[in-house]
Amino acid sequence: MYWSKLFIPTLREVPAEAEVPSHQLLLRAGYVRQLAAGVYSYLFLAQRSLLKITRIVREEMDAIGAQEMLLPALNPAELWQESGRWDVMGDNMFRLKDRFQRDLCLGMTHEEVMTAIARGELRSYKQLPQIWYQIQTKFRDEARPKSGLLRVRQFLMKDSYSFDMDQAGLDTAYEKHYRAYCRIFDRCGLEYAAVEAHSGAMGGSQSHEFMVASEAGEDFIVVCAQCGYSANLEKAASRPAPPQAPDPEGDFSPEPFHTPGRKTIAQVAEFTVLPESSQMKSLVLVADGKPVLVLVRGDHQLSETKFGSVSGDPEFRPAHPEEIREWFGADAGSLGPVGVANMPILADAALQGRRNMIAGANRDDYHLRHVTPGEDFAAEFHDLRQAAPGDLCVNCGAALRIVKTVEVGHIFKLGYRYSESMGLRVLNAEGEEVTPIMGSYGIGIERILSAAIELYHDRDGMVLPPAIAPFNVVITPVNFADAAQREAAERIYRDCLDAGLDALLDDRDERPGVKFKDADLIGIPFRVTVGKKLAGGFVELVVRQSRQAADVPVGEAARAVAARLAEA
RNA sequence: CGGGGCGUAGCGCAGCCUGGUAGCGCACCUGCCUUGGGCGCAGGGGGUCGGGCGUUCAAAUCGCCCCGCCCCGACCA
Repeated sequence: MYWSKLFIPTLREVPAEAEVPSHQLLLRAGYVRQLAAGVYSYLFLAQRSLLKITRIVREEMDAIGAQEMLLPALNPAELWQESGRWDVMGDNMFRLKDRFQRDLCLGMTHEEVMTAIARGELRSYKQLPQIWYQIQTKFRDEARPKSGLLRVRQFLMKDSYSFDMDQAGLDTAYEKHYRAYCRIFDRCGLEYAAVEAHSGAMGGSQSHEFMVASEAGEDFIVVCAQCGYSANLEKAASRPAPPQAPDPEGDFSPEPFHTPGRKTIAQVAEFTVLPESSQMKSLVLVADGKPVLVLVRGDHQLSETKFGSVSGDPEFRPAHPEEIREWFGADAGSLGPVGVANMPILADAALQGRRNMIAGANRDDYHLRHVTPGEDFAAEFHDLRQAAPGDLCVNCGAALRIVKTVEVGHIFKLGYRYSESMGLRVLNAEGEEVTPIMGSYGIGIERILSAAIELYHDRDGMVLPPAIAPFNVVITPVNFADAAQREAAERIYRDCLDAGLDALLDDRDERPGVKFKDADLIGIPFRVTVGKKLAGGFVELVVRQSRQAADVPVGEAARAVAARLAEA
């Protein structure tokens, strides 16, 4: 295509509203324009890139036998009421009424619609397994859209759903998706980590998230460089650093001491001249309507996800100050486990075996020293703490890293959540009605593009992986008015097309600097510069990523690009 | 939803405090010039100053209300 005919509105300056690199570059390079908070128009370049991404996704989904469909974005309320999610989704769901005042919503995901299709049509075990997918616009009324295309209210998602007769079948479908996702993200040129994830309130036994490292991300993952262990921070297991000071030896009894005005762990640590790790942190939570006292080491953080799983109520809440006063007779700054009989005590595993620690006395402005778990109070021990920098891998003992990431894909085993509630049944070989088991698998299409930009950019612009760049190569005649340059450029352009390359010819009547800057900005992996070396029969092949340039004969240019592309 | 910030030409901003002809840079159009990294010269077009109400002889500027966008937090199958 000829650049002069295209709409590629590049910006010299960064629009004020853009903060993260991918957002700035998508705007500056003329890929997208914002229409409303979290709603973007995808212009020519973005659309080309997204089409390349969806093509890769389709090929890999088709390769595991998945069948593409296209389901409605507009859904009737009844469907979501059946699964119970009409209420669960709350304000995150876009809702509307039709002219007859019927309730409708815009789909956030398509478990309901897929299950409705399945229950209407699937009758026999002979029809299973099935994997159905679609690439469809999803709508979520995010409380706070942000970071360009990373958190938006309308976006493209590839979502697939598997239906199997039994757990083994689901395991197979899950495994297929896992491998397909790896191929998809590999082909898109992303560096990513597949991490164990929390399967969420929607049930399900196993879940992996596919995460790309980025400062613009919102999720933290824990990775072990040595053995490859990786998990979402909220569920990651780890070995904490040992306490900063050894526990006092000896068989002491708890002993109160006055701590006027010392309410926080840090204040008590300063007051006692003992490290925070010598204290027990007491948290009062209400799960399933009942109070629980939770203990973690003073310098540790509770993992809300882990507590949610252990307590069986992911919707738990912190106790109100009045409740704490009623139950403990003291305020939050002076709580501890000794003498607590009116609620269960859950303690983090890091407290197991500790002796003679500091804890609140359940009396305002008093703490206890010499508190020993198991002797001075009874507690149930669980892994409740959130992994932290400095922790060691539970598998191999190497140091763990915590990395900020963007989630680009998520697979999980749904179980019977939807097939059960929505009445999907088929007959098995024995003629009995059974409920198929389901899996659900998503990929954020725009997030692949955004994550790639976050990962690969420099001061001058995007450096897109060739597979998802809107063009493979841009041909830049330094002076298009020069007949020799024009002819050579057009010849190379045609050679590229003949070689099956997506080529862009910058035929604009612009200064060379402008053309170079724009080519760098929009991130095309290769550039062929037609300029002064043409007199000797040469043009320059420049690699966007490395900026390395090589002189090639005019007649070889297209082939050279194709060869480099094949290596990439 | 809580806290903060911002809305003036397509983009980046000044002007507002202290009311009095709406400005600058880039971009855009015309001509000349130039052609290996956002070139130069000359001329030109483009504005409901986010919206409404009010105060005033007079409002981009002061007051009240509303809307939009961004950032932090809460939230996030």
